[in-house]
Amino acid sequence: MITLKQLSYFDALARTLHFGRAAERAHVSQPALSAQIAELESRLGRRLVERTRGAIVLTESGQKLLPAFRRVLSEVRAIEEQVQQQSGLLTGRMRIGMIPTLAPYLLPALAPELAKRFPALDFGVREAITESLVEQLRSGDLDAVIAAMPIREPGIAHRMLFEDRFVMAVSNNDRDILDSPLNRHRIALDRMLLLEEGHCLRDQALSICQGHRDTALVNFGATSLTTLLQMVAHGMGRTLLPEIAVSAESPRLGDIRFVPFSLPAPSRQIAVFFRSASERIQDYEAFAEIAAKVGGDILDAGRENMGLAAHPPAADQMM
Amino acid sequence: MITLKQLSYFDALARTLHFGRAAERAHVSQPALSAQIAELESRLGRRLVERTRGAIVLTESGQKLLPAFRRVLSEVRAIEEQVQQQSGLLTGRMRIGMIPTLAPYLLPALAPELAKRFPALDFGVREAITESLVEQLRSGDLDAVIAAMPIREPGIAHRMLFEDRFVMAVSNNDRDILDSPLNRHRIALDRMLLLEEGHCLRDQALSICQGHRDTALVNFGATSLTTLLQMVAHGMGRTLLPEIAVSAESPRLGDIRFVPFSLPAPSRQIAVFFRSASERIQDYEAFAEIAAKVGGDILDAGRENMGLAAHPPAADQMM
DNA sequence: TAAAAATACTCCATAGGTATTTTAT
DNA sequence: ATAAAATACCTATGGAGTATTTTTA
Repeated sequence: MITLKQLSYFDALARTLHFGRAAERAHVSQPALSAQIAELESRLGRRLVERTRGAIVLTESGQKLLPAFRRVLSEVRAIEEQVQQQSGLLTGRMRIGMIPTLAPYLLPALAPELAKRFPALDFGVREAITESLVEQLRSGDLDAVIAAMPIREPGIAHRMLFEDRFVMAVSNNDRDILDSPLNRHRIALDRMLLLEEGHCLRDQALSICQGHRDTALVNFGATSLTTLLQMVAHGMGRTLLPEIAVSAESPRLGDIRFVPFSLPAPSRQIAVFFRSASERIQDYEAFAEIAAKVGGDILDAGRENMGLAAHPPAADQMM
Repeated sequence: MITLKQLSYFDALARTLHFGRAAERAHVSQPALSAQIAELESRLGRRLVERTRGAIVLTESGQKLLPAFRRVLSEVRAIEEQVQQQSGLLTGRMRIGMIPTLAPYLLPALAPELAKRFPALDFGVREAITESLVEQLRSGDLDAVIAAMPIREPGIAHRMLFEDRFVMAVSNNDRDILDSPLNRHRIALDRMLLLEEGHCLRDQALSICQGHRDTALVNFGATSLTTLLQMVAHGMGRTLLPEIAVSAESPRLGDIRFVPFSLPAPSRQIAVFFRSASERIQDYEAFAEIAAKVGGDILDAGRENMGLAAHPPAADQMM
């Protein structure tokens, strides 16, 4: 029997008309997608795509079958949604903490998704720096915290959500930065704009960059990434920006380029943290699943726009 | 993502309301089906069946989701059918030979299926004993032969189709035969009714049975299984009957019981044979796939009626 | 000659099997 | 007590990964 995986890979292929990009979209390697398409073709006994060097083209059969495939896929998705909505899980109150360099980018997509899939959940979000969040988590003022790994505290467990790579944000007038991907090593601290103290992102940036602290514009410690980028746009320096922020921030400003790193790029690992003694671990698992999906989708969408490299299926390197 | 396999297993479970019988229907073992159902429930985050000792019962969710599941499954089946119908494979003329102890039971289901799935195929069927079929296959008068394994001829290849077990057909007055499953060994040749010489089934029956040839009713060598069963019904003896014939023959006669063997039961291996040098091997593969499915379905349906043991996923013993 | 898909290969996760235990009536 | 489902355990296949080759505009 044909499989839903084959159908969804073919759907991706039909959208992109390109094996490599379809594989990206499906979060698998190109040979894996090729193999599944080949298997599907063999099961059906017909070619579905004409392989050409330039733009791939669907065969007549492929075009004819595509709507039926999509109908099946969307029905299955509808089933899964329907079920998760009526899910009795995740009821009651949940207080969520998030770091400021994440909240403005994740929350707009996460909140509606939570509301849709857990209508019985009464959730509130508080934004603060990691140190404060951890304290509130321990004291019980917060139930879950979304922040960057690692947080090493006894009694605090976590669930990994997604990897958020950094890109370099530079002014168009900044002649020192090349257009080709940056090497992750030997990034100069010179003219680097940083957030104010307490933000984990500031520390991450410092540990990635090399040079004397006083060459960085440390005194301009900004309070938000938006501010930081305004400064970059006005030629005051450069900054390291988490990829999840790119899509949301880029429309607001004109004179900035985002330069990616060659892989493996420096990144922060975003996770959800909770008290390991809690009785609601199940709930946090469900919550984490959705947060991971929402975050991944934002990153994917951002890369689609910016033409950056794809999200790796599973990478574990830290910074 | 949920899988079509999970949906089809659940469909089987909903039909039978019994894990063991659902597994039979799906041609897998009971633990395998249990695992897939459990996986489906876990993916959806809800129980779908209430496990009780007696008749299993679908949960509310299970009942609500079942129609959606079936809709997906039937759409997928429709896709596969649609594709196979327009398949360009299997055109032209194909002359098929079949042994007489198989043709009357397989052909009524096979012919319409072939016509449906390969409308461009012009096929004809000839019925004869194995020896004659092989000769015609070698000479080119036939393209494919469906018969019992083994046929050891240079230049003749085969594709296994299905295993056809034997059952013992006895008159209700026959006091020597128990109602419990027969042991496959030490079947007496006494009072055994046989086909006339040349039929491979006669030789298979003889090799299964033990005793002096002259104690068998060898002189009454019948020309068809139908005749043989009429003789059984009239108390003239017993006979070994291939399972594929049971469903078709049993309605015609009253006073007969079919007694199965304990597993592994004696059986004949039905295969399709063709010239290995042929350029149409691909066609024979496609043909074999359909013939195997049709044969398996007949056996399954027969067992459902008779309450016999299930078709094993893959067994290779001979006789 | 370069980009893109196919191939080669290795490895691990999954699904399936058999044998057995647990459970519920 | 007994039928039925779950569990344990093992094996094998398939699907995914990386590295490489082949193909074709």
